[in-house]
Amino acid sequence: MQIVPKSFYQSADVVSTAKALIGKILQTNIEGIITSGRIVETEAYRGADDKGCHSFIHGKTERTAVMFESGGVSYVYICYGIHHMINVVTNSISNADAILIRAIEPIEGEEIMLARRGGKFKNYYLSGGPGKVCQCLGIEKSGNNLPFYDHNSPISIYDDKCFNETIMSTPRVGMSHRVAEYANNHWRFYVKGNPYVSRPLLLKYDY
DNA sequence: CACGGGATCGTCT
DNA sequence: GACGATCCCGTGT
Repeated sequence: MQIVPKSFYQSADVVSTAKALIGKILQTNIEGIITSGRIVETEAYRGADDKGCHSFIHGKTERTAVMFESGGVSYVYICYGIHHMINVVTNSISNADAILIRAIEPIEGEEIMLARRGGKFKNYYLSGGPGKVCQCLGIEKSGNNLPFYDHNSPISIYDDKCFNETIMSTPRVGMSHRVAEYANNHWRFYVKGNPYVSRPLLLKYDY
């Protein structure tokens, strides 16, 4: 498997990159424990003008600073005080775009994922949802600001040239109550019919 | 399956 | 001091 090069993350079109990220393989090496999964759901967040994007809402703060870095590194933050969320930072330096990884389909170490999740979950109950993804892969706050394009990084992304499935798009999750003209944009992507895709909104569109 | 509430705390105003 | 780019469990149909 080939690692995805840094150049992939430099695109100025975060929406296209979010779609292109579908089907790639996210792997973590947490103190020697390897787990991986196919990325089956993503969401694009655009720093320039997107009222749902942290870097647009808050500007450059201690937390969001990593979003302003050159594309190809991770942005991990905590939501609701409990859940970790991992994003792929894209675009060139100071253009603060990011892609939220919302669901993976386990490839390596499913037993480890089950143990980390603390239950016998199947399908999207195991890894469909951004908090679940981080739990499965053992990603915590220390996973912030790490490169995806380096074999030796604890978090890396690989290409799978055999991947060839239908990609669907919908509005993003958790935006509806926000005052945002971008709330209705189809900036969420997922693999059609994949059982690991998170449940919200899916049934409305995937038929 | 739909809906609602509670958990829980880092981050920003 | 308020609020989440969530998850899980309980209740009702």
